[in-house]
Amino acid sequence: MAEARDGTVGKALDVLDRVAAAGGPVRFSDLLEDGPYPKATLYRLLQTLTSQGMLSHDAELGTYTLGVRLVRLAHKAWSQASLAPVAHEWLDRLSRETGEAVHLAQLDGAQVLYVDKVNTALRVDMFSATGRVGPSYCTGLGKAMLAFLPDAELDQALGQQSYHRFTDATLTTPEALRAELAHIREAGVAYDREEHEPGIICIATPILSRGGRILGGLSITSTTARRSLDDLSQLAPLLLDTRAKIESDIHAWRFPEDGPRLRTVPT
Amino acid sequence: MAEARDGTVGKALDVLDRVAAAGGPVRFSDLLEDGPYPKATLYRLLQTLTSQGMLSHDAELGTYTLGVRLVRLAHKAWSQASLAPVAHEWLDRLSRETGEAVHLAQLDGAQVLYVDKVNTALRVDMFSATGRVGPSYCTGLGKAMLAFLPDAELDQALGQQSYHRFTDATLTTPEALRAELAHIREAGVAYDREEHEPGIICIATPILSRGGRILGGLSITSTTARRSLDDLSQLAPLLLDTRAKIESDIHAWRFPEDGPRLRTVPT
DNA sequence: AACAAGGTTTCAAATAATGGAACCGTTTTC
DNA sequence: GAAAACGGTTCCATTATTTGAAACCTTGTT
Repeated sequence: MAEARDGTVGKALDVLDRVAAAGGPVRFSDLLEDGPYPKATLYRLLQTLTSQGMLSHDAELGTYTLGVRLVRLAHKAWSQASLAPVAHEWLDRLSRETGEAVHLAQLDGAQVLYVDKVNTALRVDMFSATGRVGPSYCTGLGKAMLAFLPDAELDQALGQQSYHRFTDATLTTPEALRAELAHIREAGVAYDREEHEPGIICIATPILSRGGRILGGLSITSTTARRSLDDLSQLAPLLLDTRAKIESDIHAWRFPEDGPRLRTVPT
Repeated sequence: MAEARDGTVGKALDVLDRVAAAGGPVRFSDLLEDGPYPKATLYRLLQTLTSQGMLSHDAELGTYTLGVRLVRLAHKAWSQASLAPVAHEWLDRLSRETGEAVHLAQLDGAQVLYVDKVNTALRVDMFSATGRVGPSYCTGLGKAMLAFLPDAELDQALGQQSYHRFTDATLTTPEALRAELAHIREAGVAYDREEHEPGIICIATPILSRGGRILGGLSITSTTARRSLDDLSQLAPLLLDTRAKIESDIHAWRFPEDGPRLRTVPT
């Protein structure tokens, strides 16, 4: 767990992360043991966060959990993000055309953060997928995004991977990964060859801004039971076409007719 | 917009809310105008929030938007909440049994916060519903929850309603609302008689803890085109049954076999 | 009855936040 | 083309908040 560096606010957010990391209701003493904060400090941070609705405190059990204000904020974050809401319709379409699950992700530090998932066949279980994080060195989406990261950021990201060997196909060294990323940069698409989970394969591509900045990634996921890698590669044109559509929409959205920005009036 | 009272952390979170309230990318100067913070202070708050990933700053456009860290945190918040994940399967079932949309909500201050939505027929568009807030004085869920609030909290909540007349059926005074709440307390279920939106009706019930504390609310929504209010009231037993199932699961979940709490080990 | 554990409060010292003003790079105006 | 306005960033002495050791409750335990 990274130490906070941004004064009181950083510490408060760090505590928030620690509550999130606990995976369930935590007691004061749990946080006290695991964290670097003295009793009184932690106590006040928790009080502040609770009074702000970022945490909720169960007085009966004496436990803290993440608060509802986060859900409200995240809803706004998602619906106001430039990528996810704009891309949603296109994901839907791509999923219908291919009959496969389609994922949209963004880089969150060195990790992959899934921001949308569409799957025609199965029941959509969106919140459980949206917000989930995964490793970037061994997923199609992760590699696709890493491949287009500026050198400095790539170096940093590569240094933060665990390189855990999930399967026999997992790339477990920065060197192997760098070589793979070079291929991806040329090809424009990345593959997950069962590197994260046996039987799960995917084809992915990054989504870039006009300026070449990496905004996110788009992938089509399948299983070895349904498709081969070659099969998947046939979907590349569809994938890249969808990517182009999304990039074009994003640009239109970000520079709406070059007019002055509308300000919403509080009601 | 409420002023912050919790020191620096409160101010930072207030700024976060202001960015959320803007409804899209905001520039520094927009926030400066609308908010009570002096230039330098606002600048540092934004820097801190950005460096913490709670905001993201688009250097090209000079705008701020809500950051991805929020989405990550909210995912955790939702999946660790005591109500939503536990209730989800039951909502699913209730929706299948009735063929109608089923909502799960919690009170967030004086507002209704939707935390889950299930709809068999239409495509599930979950993130767009989850996290959304609505008024409590003119929705079935809102009234169901208000009706079981302790006096002190109810007084506060009633004072914070807008009492805007959305439709002819909207209750527009605290007095009318109090009378309605008394009925609801007796009946155990609340109805939305097109009070918020013409053509939209619903039947709702609160979800309570063992101790009588209000945890959330559950509703079945329909349209006047499909069902009458009498029709809806036929569904009360199913609704109350589902409520009982959820309450029972919650209790089991919150006191897992009375054993010591498991601590997750960071990997 | 004494003890321990888990929380809460106090208070002087240490630290971080504050915000007016100056600064700097662009863009607009005259 | 000079000057002023704008939008954002940095400085720094002052001020207010945060800090955390220790004392103190409250509740459950030996």
